Amino acid sequence: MARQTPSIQDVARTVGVSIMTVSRAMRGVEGVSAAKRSEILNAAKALGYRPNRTARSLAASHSTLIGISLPTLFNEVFADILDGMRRAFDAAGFDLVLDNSDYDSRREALWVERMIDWRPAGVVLSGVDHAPEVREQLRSAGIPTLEIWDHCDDPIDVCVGIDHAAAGRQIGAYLLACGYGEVAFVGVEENRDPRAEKRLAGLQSVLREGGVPQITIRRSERHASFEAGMNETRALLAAAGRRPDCICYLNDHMAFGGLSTCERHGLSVPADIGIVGFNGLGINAVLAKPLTTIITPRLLMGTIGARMLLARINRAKVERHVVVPVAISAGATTRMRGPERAG
Amino acid sequence: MARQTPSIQDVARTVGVSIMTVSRAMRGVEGVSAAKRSEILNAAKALGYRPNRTARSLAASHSTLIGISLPTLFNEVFADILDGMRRAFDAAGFDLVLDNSDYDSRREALWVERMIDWRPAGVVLSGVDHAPEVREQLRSAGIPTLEIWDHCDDPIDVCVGIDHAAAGRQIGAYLLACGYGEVAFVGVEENRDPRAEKRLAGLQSVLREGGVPQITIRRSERHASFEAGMNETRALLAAAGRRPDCICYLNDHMAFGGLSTCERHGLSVPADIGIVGFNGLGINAVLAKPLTTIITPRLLMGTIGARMLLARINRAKVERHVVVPVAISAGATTRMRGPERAG
DNA sequence: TTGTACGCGTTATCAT
DNA sequence: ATGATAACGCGTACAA
Repeated sequence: MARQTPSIQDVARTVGVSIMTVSRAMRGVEGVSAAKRSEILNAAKALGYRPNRTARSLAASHSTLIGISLPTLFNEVFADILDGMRRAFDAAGFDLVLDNSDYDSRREALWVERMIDWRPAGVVLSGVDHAPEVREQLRSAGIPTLEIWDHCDDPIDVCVGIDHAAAGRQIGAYLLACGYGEVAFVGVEENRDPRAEKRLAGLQSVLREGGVPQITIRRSERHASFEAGMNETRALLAAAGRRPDCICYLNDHMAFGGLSTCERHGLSVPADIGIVGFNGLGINAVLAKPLTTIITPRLLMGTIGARMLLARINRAKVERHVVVPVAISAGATTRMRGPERAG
Repeated sequence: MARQTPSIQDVARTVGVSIMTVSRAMRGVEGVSAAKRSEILNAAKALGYRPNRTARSLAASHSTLIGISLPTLFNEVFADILDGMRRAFDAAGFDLVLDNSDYDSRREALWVERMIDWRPAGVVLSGVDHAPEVREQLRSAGIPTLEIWDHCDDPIDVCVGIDHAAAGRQIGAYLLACGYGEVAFVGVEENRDPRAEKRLAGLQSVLREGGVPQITIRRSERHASFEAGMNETRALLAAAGRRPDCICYLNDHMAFGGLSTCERHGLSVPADIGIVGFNGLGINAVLAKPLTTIITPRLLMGTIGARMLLARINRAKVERHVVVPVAISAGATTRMRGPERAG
C-alpha cells in the first residue's frame, strides 16, 4: 500500500524525472515533451497524486480561492446572485469561500481582513457601502474586487448592479400615475440596508415633486421577513391618523406579509389599499394576486459580475462598472396597471 | 512606506526577537512573557502584519477551511441548515468553502476531491448517499466529515439528520386517518433526490398496509419549484382515470404550486382534494390556507451538526449519529386535523 | 522563556 | 526539454 497522500516526489521517482517536470506536466504548461507528459499524468492518476493546494498557493503567492460576502442567504436575491456567479467561477476552477455579514459592515470588514490572509484570487462584496478600511486593504493588497447588487462611480475595483435610487423613483412615478396620495413605506432600521434607503430616497423625491410631501415610514427592528411585514403592517393599520392608501415594502417578503395582514383586517386589495413590493420573487407566479413589484435581474448580475471579476483576475480589460436595468411589474395589488404594461 | 504585506520577519526585526517568538505570540500559545507578547502584538498591528494563512496551512499540514457541499441554495432548507452551522464555525475561526452539487453526486465527488487538496479541517456533505469514492477518499485522508439532513447507521464519520422513511410513514398514517384513498405523489426524477425517494417509500409502505395499494406518481424533470408543482399538477388533473383525493408533494414549494393550480381548476381545497407538502417553510405563516406539512428542524440540525464536526476536529468524543424528530403539522389543506393537533 | 535548524509541497529562476 | 536550487511564510522539534 502506498502512503496516504503521495507527493510530487513519488510521481517523479516512479516516472524517473525531476519534480519540476512533474509540476509542469500537472499544470499543463509548456516545456514537457508530449510523451513524458502523458506518462507523468498516467503515473499521477495511478498513484492517486493530487497537487497540494496550500503549497501551490504559498509558492505562487496567490490562491485559487474567491471570497464572497453576502448579507444573507435567506433572501432569494442573494441566492440568485450567488448562483449566477458560481457556475462561471466553478468552470474556471476557483473555489468559493462564503461569508454572511448579516447586513453588518463591521462583520464584513473583519471577514475581508481574514479573507486577505488567504491571498484570494478575487473578492466579491455586496453593495458599495463598506467600512472605510475595506477599500484600502483590498486595494493595497491588489486583489481584484467585485461589488455587486448596487453601483457607484468609484468602485473599489469593478462593480455591477442596479440603480436603487432610480428604482425608487420608478415606483414613485408609478404611484403618482395610480393617483395614490397617502403613501407609507415599511422597511428596516436605518444603516441596516443602504440599498433600501436609496430606494426610499428616490421614492420620496418623486412623490415630493408630485405633490405628496409626506410619507409614513415604519422600520422593523428585525429582518425583512414575512413576519416583520405582518407586524409592521398591523402596527401601521392600528396607528392613529389617516390610513395609507398604498404601502411600499422593502421587499416582496415583507409585502406578502403586509398583503396578508391587510386582507385579514378586512381591507380589500387593491380596492381599499395598494401593496408594492420589490424584487419579483418566483412565488409571485403562483399567487392568486401577484404583487406589483420591481423585477431585478439577479442571475444576470451574477453572470456579468463573474465575467468581470474573472477578466480582472486574468488582467484583461473590463468596464469598471455596469448598471443593469430594472422594470416595474404592475400586478394585482395596485389599483391601476401602469403604462409600463401597455407596451 | 512599508512594503505591501509585511512578513513575520518584519515584526521580529522591529521588536528584536526571533520569528518563532512572534509566531507564538500571534497564535496565543504559551512560551512568551506577557511583556514581550503585548509588545509583539502592538508592533504587528502597527505594521499591519497578518499571518499568511496558506503558509500556516502548509506548515501545519491542515487548513482552517471547512468545505460544505449543498445541493442548492434555492431551497430554504439548505439555507437554514447552512445558517445553523455557519455561526458556530465562524465563532471557532473557520472559513467556509461552499459547493452546490445541483443534486448531482458526480459533481459532489469531483468537488470533494478538489476540496481535499486544500487539507480542510473538516467537510460537510448533504445526505448519506454519495459516490463510492467519496467515503474512501475522505476516510483515508483522515478528514473529519459530517453528513447532514439524512441519517444512516454507518456514516463516513458522523451524521445528523431526520429519518426520511419514518417521515413518509407519518404522512401515510395521517392520510389514512383522514380517510384518503386515491393518493398521488409529485416529485422529481429518481436518483435526483434520494431523501425524497425514502419518504415516498415510507409513504407507500404505510398506505399499502392500510389498504391503499396503488398511488399515482408524477416526476418533474426540473427542479422541485413552484412552477414544477404547477405543471405536474396540471398534468395530473388532466390525465385520464380517477382523480386523486389527495396529492403529496416532494416539498412545500411544489405543494404551493399544486394548491394554486387546483384552485384555479375550480377544485376546492380541502373539500375536493387534499394537499400535503414537506418542510414547513416560513411562508406558511402568511398564507390564508396553511399547508399540511412535515416540519423539519433545519436550524437545529445545523447547530448540532456544527458542534459534532467541531468536536471531531478537536478530537473530542461525540456520538456518531444523531436523529432529530419531525412533526406533522395539520394545516388547512387536508380535510381533517389529525390527532397530532389535539395534544 | 527564547532561539536555531529544518521541513511543509509546491513554483520560479536559472542552468544545462 | 529537463533539472538543480532557492524561495514562499510559517510551524515543529529540540536545544539553550
